[in-house]
Amino acid sequence: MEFSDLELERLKKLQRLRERGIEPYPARVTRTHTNQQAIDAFAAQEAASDAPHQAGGEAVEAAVVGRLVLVRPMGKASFAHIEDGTSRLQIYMKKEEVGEETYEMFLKDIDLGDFLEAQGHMFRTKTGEPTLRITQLHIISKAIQPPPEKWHGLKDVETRLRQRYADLLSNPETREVFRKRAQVVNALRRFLDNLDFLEVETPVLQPLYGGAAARPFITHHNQLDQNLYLRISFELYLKRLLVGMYERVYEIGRDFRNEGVSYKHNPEFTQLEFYAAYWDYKKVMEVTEQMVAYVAQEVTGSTQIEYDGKAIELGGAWQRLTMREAIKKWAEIDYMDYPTAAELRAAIRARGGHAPDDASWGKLIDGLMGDYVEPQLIQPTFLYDYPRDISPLAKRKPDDARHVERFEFFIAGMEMGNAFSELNDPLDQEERFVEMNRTEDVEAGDAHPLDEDYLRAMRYGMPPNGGFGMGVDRLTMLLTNQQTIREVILYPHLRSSEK
RNA sequence: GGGCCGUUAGCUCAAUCGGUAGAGCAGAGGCCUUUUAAGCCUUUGGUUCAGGGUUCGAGUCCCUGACGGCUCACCA
Repeated sequence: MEFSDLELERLKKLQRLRERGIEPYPARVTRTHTNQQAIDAFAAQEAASDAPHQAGGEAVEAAVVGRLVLVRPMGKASFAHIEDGTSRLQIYMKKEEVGEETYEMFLKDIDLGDFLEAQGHMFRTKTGEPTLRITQLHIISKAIQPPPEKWHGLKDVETRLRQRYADLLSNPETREVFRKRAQVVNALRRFLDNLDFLEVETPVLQPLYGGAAARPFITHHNQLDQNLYLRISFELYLKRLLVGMYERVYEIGRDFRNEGVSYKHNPEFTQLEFYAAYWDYKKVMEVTEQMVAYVAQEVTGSTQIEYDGKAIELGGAWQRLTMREAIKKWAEIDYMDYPTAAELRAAIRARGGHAPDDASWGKLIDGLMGDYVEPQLIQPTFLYDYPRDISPLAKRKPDDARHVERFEFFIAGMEMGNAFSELNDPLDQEERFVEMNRTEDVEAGDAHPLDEDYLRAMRYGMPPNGGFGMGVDRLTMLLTNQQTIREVILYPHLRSSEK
């Protein structure tokens, strides 16, 4: 990489520092307080005594570190702000107090973006800002590349995503999003752990893929000379564990789907799945409501959030609609009046809707749901009782051959998760797999391999259970008010810019 | 993958009808001892994404490509 003029200027400064015997990248630093601790300690000291600490020698003494983010030199004295992982802190230095050499170094050889160590005593400026009046200043890391604009930050979306470090260092809002993301994951764990779930890890590299309808990424193990797939879901591995007598298991991890990228799709994304023996989908609905409300409360301090300008209440009982009711309401079609794909397709087209030639009955219904219903579901809503032919892992409704005990839930017009009373009848399951392989278009890559080991596991006996899957990225979008998934993924997928 | 839009200084953005490519911040030099995006004076910095074309003349119009944004499709 070549150096720009601005970088060459900084390299000259680096050279000057070294010529004066100053190491710009020392191995060790002195730090007695984080910036926030220095501010808090000073405030506590002020609160405890009546005497104002106007540069008094007895005020809090601190050695702090951080990146230089703003500078205001004023002749023989200067103000600056340094920022560490906790806060910004103003520092103040007088030439006569830090010494001529240090003061010259600060003015001539230190730049915005450099990391500094500063020592001194706290005081409050006449405008009231807690400030460290320093007597010592050291450079602890020289930045060669200048930081983005100090006021506007880094705006260019492509640069922000390709150089996430630059985004993070210049945009505190970005840092906040990913702090909250960590809190979301922590809160989910806490919630499930409190319900006696066991957290487990299952293979990312799978010899067969399944548990969802998506095309996989394919990779290869060299020594075994075996093709492997990056998992598209955890479902089949987690349910095997119920056969193994764990009653409640969950996993939070990465799924990989070789599909299109959009504001709510990234090729790799974080999924939560849990399975609980002896629960059914109604019980899972209740737990879902509680879990999402709990996470919202923990992360944002409220169950009421604002997303994309809309107020959304995540607490309490959510709206519940069957798929059939919802489609009747918004698409004005009762799909039970059209029991074949051909009839339903004609009805949709008569209404001016979109209905692909090769779509099955269930897929047409799913399409109606996506086109007419999903955008309407701003407040949290359970849609339940899905068509059987698009739900090969869900248990049939006892008195209804065309529907299964499945729900998806939607918030802010976005599908957030999917759950069912899991199918635990091994013979029914085998039929579904075979049927799916017969009806799905092999050419389109929709056909899924038949997982015989999973069927064998089921034959040992699987307890009735309720299962659940949710996109953690999407939940994070919701709780951080981000309108695209790439704003809640640190390194989202982008096309390579290599030439 | 389709459609539409975009890409100008390190960063944030201008540039009328096709007529000398600008500003702020950052940088450099100078002044300034309580500032708050400090201020004041001077000043450097451009293959206008790349490559073709039209034209006396292209940041601007046309074509191709790269990358990005939005959107549609895809995503049981």
